Amino acid sequence: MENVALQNLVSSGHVSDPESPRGRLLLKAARLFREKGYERTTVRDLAAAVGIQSGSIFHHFRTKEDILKAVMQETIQLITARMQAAVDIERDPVAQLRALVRCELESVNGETGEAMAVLVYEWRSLSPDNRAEILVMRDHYEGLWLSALEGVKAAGKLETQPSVARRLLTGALSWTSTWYRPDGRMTLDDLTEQVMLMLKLA
Amino acid sequence: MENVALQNLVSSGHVSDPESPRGRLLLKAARLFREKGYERTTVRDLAAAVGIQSGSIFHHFRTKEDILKAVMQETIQLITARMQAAVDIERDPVAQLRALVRCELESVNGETGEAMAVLVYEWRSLSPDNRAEILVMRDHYEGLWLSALEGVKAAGKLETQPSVARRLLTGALSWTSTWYRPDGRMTLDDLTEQVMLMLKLA
DNA sequence: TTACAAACCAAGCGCTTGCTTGGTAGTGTC
DNA sequence: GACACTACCAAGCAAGCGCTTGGTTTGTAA
Repeated sequence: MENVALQNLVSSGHVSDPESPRGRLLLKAARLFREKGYERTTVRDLAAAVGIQSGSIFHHFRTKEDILKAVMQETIQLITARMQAAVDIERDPVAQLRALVRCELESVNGETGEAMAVLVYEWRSLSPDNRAEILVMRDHYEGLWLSALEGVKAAGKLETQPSVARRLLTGALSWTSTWYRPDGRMTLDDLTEQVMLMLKLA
Repeated sequence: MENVALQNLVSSGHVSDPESPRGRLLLKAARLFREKGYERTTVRDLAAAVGIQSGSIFHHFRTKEDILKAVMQETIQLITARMQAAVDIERDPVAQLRALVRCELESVNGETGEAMAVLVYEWRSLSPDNRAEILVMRDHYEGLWLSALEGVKAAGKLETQPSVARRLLTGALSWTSTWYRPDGRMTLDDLTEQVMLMLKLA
């Protein structure tokens, strides 16, 4: 199911094939940007990670910043598609919210985790123009969250303002990447449950 | 009251006088590191911000990284003292928790906000040794949170594990610096209230 | 076999970076 | 009035940075 979503995005050209040189470079870039930060990562690091010369990078991307932008764009495309699919399955607002929490935790801590962290924490390294472009894409994603939260509020199960609740959750969930270990005792389902318990919505 | 805490720390040598060249440099450094990130901030930027030559920086600090470290150390000292004072006033666990939330929100979004953001988001730029040093200082700070949360749990008003709750709150609260505007409609008390509402502890 | 584009190499340019060096002005102390 | 100390300047070095250039290999399809 996840692969189908990915394949659709690949064949529609929104996300590059992870087998292609470009796709492989983006995967390595996400990991390095996450580990060392965008600024501390040099094009020589990137080139070494995929086994080419530093100059050859610029056959695939115009500038180093374009690599960062591409990582962010493709990540947003992927997780928005995932999120949409997750929310479409459920009808009950609380169940929708749980699905979103679970899905975002998976995005943050799963395979796309490195890229997600880059998306969240490296936006300062983008030029204003590029930043604006990414923000537009994020709006759709955030829309999914807001309508779910408004549903929960309408059901009388949320006291916080939906927009504030979303922002508090954004921080709480994305921060998990700094402490949560997927290979530890706590599963992603456990973690999801803890979040819902915090909201007293379990 | 706040100034007394600051003065104590200054006279004990734990925090440098904001009037001194060193102190002024640290203030500007915190702002620049926050705005542009540590890596994107050059020693020439720092020097220009306090009106001296770039080389003169190294009369006050051995390396650029030492500046980052000092910003973090002094910030931790300051907010721990504040936090301790806030928690000492209250007896009821929920009231203690509210005080901590309020205090951390103030640290994140008030005068020390820039330095706090640096503390939270720029630790990757520290060498492993320096990182370890900062982590030790953070443990005491986190201890205050944990005992308060355990108190709330013992009172039957918290279902999440205290350690998990703290981490979720860390993310939620520190993330406010990216979206909350102290000069907007919502006051810090309002924001504190929204957080407590999210936890259904208002 | 030829044609051609995609993928890459080897070399290095121009610039910025953190940091060093040797020296100077101002201030307080005995 | 000699000494010491803090705070700074002016100049620049060595290393590393993003990126360019001209040319070579490799895969594909006519």
